[in-house]
Amino acid sequence: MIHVLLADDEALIRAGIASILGTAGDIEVVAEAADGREAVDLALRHRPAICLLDIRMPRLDGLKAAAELRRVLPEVAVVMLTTFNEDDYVTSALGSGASGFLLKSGDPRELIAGVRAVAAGGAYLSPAVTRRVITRLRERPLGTEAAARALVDQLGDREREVLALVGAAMSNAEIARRLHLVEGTVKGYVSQILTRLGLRNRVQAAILAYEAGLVPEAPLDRRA
Amino acid sequence: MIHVLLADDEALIRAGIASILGTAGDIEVVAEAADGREAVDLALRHRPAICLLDIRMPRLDGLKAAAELRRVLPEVAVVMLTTFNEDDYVTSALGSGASGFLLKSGDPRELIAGVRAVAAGGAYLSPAVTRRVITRLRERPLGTEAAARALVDQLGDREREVLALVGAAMSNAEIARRLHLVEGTVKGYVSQILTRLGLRNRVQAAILAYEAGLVPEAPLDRRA
DNA sequence: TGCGCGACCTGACGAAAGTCAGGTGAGGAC
DNA sequence: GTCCTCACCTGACTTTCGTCAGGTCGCGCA
Repeated sequence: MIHVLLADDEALIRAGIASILGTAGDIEVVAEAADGREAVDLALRHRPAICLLDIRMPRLDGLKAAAELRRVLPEVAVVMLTTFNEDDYVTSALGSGASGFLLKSGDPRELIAGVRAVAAGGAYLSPAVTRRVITRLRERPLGTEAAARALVDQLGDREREVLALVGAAMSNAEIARRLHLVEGTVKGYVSQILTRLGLRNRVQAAILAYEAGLVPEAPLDRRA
Repeated sequence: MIHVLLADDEALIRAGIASILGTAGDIEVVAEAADGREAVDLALRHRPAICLLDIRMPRLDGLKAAAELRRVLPEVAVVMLTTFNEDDYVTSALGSGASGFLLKSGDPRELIAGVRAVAAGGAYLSPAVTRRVITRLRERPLGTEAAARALVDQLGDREREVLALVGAAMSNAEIARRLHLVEGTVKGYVSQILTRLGLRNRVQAAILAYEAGLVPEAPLDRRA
């Protein structure tokens, strides 16, 4: 039996969802909460396998509640349940550690499929959400990072370190300061990186670092 | 009733999958193929709603068959069905126009959920696949592009054009040649772009262009 | 008509980046 | 030992960038 906690500020919606989940046979709603804070409290008490959280809720919204749950109960899987198919929500939700993202506009069977998939340790996105994700993946294939890493692995430790800072859009002087080197040294490394990887200038190097996931801090940060 | 075409080179696996799909009640396997070429031929004859394709098949593999199907029968949805959870396959499959990616190691109910989701016009990824996708999304959130575009929209046409080429890792001289300008002019634009967007150097500009999806050609191309 | 404004273009000059030719020291092969 | 290699570091020199101050043209508007 999959134990589920259900959080939504509207009692009617909670009832509807609970009823749908009840028809599955292997899913049981063990607690219902009307806001995020209550959801966290009840989760601590009941230890469900899955928490279904609405995003828009009073006191503590679903995203914050998800983050809190991940912190205090890492073994609980969180599934966001919302009306809106917004990019920002999807990303924030997954960033908060959610394992699923379901739309209320979806098919009831989707709800059950999602709960089961997540209970089995997987992750589930609503088809409509998945479709956007697929679009994104075509732009930036999964293999990209692996390919970039393969290139980066040809470098020595110091070179990789320099490359990461180049990717953070730092100047040679800044990199030198950070690494306690002289500017000339950094230039030498950059030059070596370029020839070793067959790149033409530091812009390519930066993009590569970026793709390899090497960049330590926000490269578009406008500060000094 | 959802009509499905099933393609796999092993008859036993086809039988197993057909049997699982049969238990759903609303799904019917209308044709079975032992290779990609046969799958395309049978799809043309039977016009199923969904084609379930194994990736490893003789004559025409699943990926190529998917691309072919998309070409000759755009209204048919393709779902890849495979043993391997490989980055390359996932990306190629989605690139070939597949609407789903299921693992044979998955739960049988997942198979049914996937077929239904795709038949409903959605897209479905196996939970294990979805999990990798989520990891990727955290690195590069869906909102990133929108934010980058918002910045880029502050620019004039010419500036945006220059920015795109900066993102392609071109030098000012190269950009000038491409745009039939003098190098000094390009420098002026770059400088203006930097101040207008509050960036510090062309590396940041390049990353921004990259994130905004502005980059017209592969920036890591090592040619001239 | 003349004025201001914005988008587009340019050149000179100082400041970075990139190249090249080294110079150290640690470790492995013989 | 000595020779070789490789990772690490450096400074002089050339090329490329980025800034700044300015020029042209077209357009709205008083």
